[in-house]
Amino acid sequence: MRYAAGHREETRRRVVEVAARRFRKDGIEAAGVAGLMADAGLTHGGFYAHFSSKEALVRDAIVAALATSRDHLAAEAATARTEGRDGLEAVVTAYLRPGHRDRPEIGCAIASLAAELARHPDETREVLTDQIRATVAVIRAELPPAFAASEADTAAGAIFSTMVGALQMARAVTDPALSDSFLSGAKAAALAIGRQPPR
Amino acid sequence: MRYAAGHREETRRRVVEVAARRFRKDGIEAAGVAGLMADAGLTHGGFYAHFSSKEALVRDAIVAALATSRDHLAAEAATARTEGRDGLEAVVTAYLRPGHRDRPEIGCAIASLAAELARHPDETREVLTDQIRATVAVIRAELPPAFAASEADTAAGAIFSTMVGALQMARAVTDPALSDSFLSGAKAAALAIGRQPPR
DNA sequence: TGTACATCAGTGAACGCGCGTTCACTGATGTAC
DNA sequence: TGTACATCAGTGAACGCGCGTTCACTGATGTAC
Repeated sequence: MRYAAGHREETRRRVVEVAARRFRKDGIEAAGVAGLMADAGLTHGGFYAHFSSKEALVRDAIVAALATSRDHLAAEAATARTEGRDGLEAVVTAYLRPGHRDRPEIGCAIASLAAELARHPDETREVLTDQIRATVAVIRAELPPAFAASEADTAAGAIFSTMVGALQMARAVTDPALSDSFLSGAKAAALAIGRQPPR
Repeated sequence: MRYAAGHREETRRRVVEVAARRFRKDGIEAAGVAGLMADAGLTHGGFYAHFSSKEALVRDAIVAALATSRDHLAAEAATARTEGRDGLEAVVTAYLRPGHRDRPEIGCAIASLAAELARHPDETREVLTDQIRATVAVIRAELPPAFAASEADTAAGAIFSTMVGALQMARAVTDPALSDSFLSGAKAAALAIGRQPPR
């Protein structure tokens, strides 16, 4: 069958989309190529016409997943600012909301996959490094001007660390009250870090 | 061959020890039963004489790994206190030191495995929940008395979240300077959180 | 206008391999007679 | 003291299964003549 122009690109895009969800939901190792292709409505044989390896798909999926959730975060901040609310508080609240904890498949890929990706090849970790920098930059943009440039990077990194760690803890734990307390505790801590530079 | 009394228990202990290392180093899914047994100097067939399933070993390995690293943290704090130094600072410094980042196989299993364990059965997550509570309690014990009881739990949880997130980020990233800045940024932030309760 | 052929996204069988788990067996030692 | 047997930690072949990857093939459409 011959296909409409852009069909191939659309298929590839769909596979990346499926992978970005499944990797976050089940982990990269647990999401097999055949299953991903089936989810995209295809058979597994065609995979290598689109990607040179599963690892190449992993890199594309990281970029796709993180671009989306970072844009979401930036949009939350922008909306808050136009409404006269604090941009940082909007980011932190959005990241640490129970809905994010409960839906990893559409959430932050760094929280779901950082530990697993730390064991992947350098080429993949470099892609992840860029994404982490870009995500930290979104937080940094919401810090008050009292922060000097270098302080702002470090503080934004610490805020992001706090949010990532808390989200994982909130997901790992079986006690709902404990889970909630990780989210609310991290929210207060993240805002305190962002309020002003250390004396 | 007949074996000395306690031989069986010693073998089991060795397998748990090997698993605690390999799970932290390679991830649980990537560490197979046959490989673990080979590392322990055995063949894979005997595994089920010691454990009812790989998942049962996972639970034992979580407990073993976290008991060790928690004791290490508590000992650092105790030493610091007897020397007139701040216990919290000792804990945070020990956790966020580059040596911990660089040797996940003997480090905190929560940082290495929390995201993966969040996808495991409830029985395993309950074991992990207990371990997380116990680890947070070590941090909480080093907070100043200005913290009320409930505040102390939440603050200790936030400090732990910050450290876990930062350690993972420091491990994931390929740029050494960025990696170091996650560690030092989280250290400053964790100490700030622990300095006094929010107003 | 009609036929032959090129294109190419997608198909599905097959590759070697490692997974978790089961099970009949081994063989050195301790115990019973 | 010597022989027969029970014990049991550990062995290794085998189970069905899914993994990532390769490859000869399909078949609907567009193009060339």
